[in-house]
Amino acid sequence: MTELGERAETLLKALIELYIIEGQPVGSRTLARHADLNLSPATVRNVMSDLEELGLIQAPHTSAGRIPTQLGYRFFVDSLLTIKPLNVEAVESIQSRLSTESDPKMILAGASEMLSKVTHFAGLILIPGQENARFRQIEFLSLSDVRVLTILITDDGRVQNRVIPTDREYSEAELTQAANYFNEVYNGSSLAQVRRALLGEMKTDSDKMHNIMKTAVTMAGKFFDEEEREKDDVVLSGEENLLNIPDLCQIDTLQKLFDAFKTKQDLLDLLDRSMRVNGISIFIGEESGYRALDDVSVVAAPYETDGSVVGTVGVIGPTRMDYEEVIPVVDVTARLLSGALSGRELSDGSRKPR
Amino acid sequence: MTELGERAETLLKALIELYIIEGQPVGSRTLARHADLNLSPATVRNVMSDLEELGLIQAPHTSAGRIPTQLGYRFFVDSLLTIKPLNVEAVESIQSRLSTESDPKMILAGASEMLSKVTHFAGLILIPGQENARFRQIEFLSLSDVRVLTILITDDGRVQNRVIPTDREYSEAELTQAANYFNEVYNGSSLAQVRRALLGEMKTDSDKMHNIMKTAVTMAGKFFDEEEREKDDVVLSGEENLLNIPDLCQIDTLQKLFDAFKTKQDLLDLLDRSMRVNGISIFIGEESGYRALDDVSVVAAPYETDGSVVGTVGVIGPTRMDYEEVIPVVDVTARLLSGALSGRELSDGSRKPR
DNA sequence: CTTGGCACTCTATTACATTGAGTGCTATCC
DNA sequence: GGATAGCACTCAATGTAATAGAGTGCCAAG
Repeated sequence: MTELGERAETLLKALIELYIIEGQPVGSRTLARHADLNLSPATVRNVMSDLEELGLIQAPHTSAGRIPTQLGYRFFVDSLLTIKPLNVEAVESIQSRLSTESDPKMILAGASEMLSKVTHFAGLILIPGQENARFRQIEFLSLSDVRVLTILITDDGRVQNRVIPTDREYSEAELTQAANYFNEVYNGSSLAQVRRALLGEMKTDSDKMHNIMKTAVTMAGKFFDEEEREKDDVVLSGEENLLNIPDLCQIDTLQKLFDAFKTKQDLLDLLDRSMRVNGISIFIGEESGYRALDDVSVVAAPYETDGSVVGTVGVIGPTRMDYEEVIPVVDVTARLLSGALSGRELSDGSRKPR
Repeated sequence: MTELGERAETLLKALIELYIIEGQPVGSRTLARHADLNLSPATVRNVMSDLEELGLIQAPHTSAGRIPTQLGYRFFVDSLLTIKPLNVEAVESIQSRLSTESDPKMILAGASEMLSKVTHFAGLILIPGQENARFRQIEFLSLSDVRVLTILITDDGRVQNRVIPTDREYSEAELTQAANYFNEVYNGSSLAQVRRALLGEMKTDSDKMHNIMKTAVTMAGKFFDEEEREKDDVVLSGEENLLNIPDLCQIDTLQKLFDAFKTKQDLLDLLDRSMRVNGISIFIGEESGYRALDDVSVVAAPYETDGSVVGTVGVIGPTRMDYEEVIPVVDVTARLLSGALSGRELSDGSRKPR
């Protein structure tokens, strides 16, 4: 990118900050008065003209002020941000919320909720996939003739259950034995390992297997059948906050957005991408590549348990959001969450956005 | 209420049906042409004037047609409805959706989803409370030093789990014994019975109790602690459909509504009320008494398992909804749901992925 | 390079006239 | 006496024109 020059950068920064606050196109006079450069509106106009040529700002119509383009926001978050000092109260309320919960699922949901509460946008979180969790216990319970309730418990305290239709009736004893067998063999393995092992078992000629083994493999095989990240791995909160954002007042924009909130697939993809990136991800408007998210921005930060990244928390709000405030909030929430999950304290280095 | 006279009723009915279709105030000329009474607009005007005096219709302003009032809708659904024949396709798709699911929770969610899909409004369901379910099994698993994962399984195939913070560390053996004790004592009792028994136990002087018993009671006591109908007992679907209803285009109306969708408390109360009533409940606009629902109507029908009412399914949509179509859809869905939950037919064993 | 001046553009607002749908009232008809 | 045609009236919606104001682009002077 062409070098901008310090003055132009200062003005661009001031313009974006003003626009974020007011939501109105910023004119040369306002900008001149607000930036501390002691320039006349005419000079400012010249600079603005340059900035427009570079595609960083644009005018809605001839005789209006300028508003940032997507590119302008991008340049802003990449190079111009001055991260605001954190609101201590907000941090404390997040911290206290995360530390009072004991159920891990609740902690995760709490992080998303607190983000929505603090930013007044929507909070979202990609919860840790099961693959890395360790197998702890499985249980098969006969419900009626041909349905078996399967319960899987992992050592992170999550419980997953599913009703599995079977081709024949199984006795209680059979199921108990099968579960015992399974629990013994796979105790302590990661779910990924269990799945791999199961796939192997199922290819083996089943005649050679012990009956109990066969039952166990059949049941669990159906349970582990399809497993990938799914819908439930993304938890949203505070979606209703987005309804009174003036920038998102168009019904069809909201409709698209809420449709995406229902499916969650796009969100899942996006958060998954951001998990693989080091540090905070920011997707501005159409950058994310999903139609439904064209008119919003997403700020997301990965969080860890025991030193490895397992998921992402973030905020989804209007493109005209206060990045200087939202980014540190998301950042610190991710850290607090990591702390709450690992049971450790918050370290206090600061992280740079990508 | 004053007797209306057949002609007035016919006209009111025609007016409401027209208004439901068009969404525009209905004038005397239109109404005269549409109703098969062969009356002149002037005559119709006289009748409309009467109807207005009775509070059944109103004019948005002097020179506009008339629209039904809340009272008008009420009279309409009480006395004037001609239920439309059911859309066979819709019924079949509902039926097939309900019968392919095997997990009871999925069946319930499916009913709500199908209602939203068929009516293009939001579907909602009050799922059966736990109180009547029978206790099947409880399990205590130690997570870390002072947290115990408690899993409760009822014989309707539902699994509930909660992480319980404890005051001291419990060994695996202790917890297993406690669970065994509990399972033996309460096997087959209803959850209501279990709760009552627990309350009694906790009042007993704990010194006299066996250690194992004490552990069991402590754990389970915390689990059963707060239990009433909660948030999760109401399942919503298709909320996003309400975003493109022209009648609900006001942002603050939607905001109120989605706030209520988040809390769910009002919905829960409403559905609970409708459960205690025989037959279909219809709440038109402000009738429900909840501010958030002032601008919408709710149509709900109770459903049963094994002959007794356990919950309610319904639809929430604009007050100007096609009651003649929605009512039978809700009705038949409730019936199909009752059927799917009780008279469990043999499913064809095909398992729907994901 | 900066700045003041100036003509120009475009939106938003206001005022005013016009149109058309629909009403209420009354006199008339069967 | 109920139904109807006729008519004056009301009111939202639409269109037109004028005006004010914010802001721009450009040029010439500092």
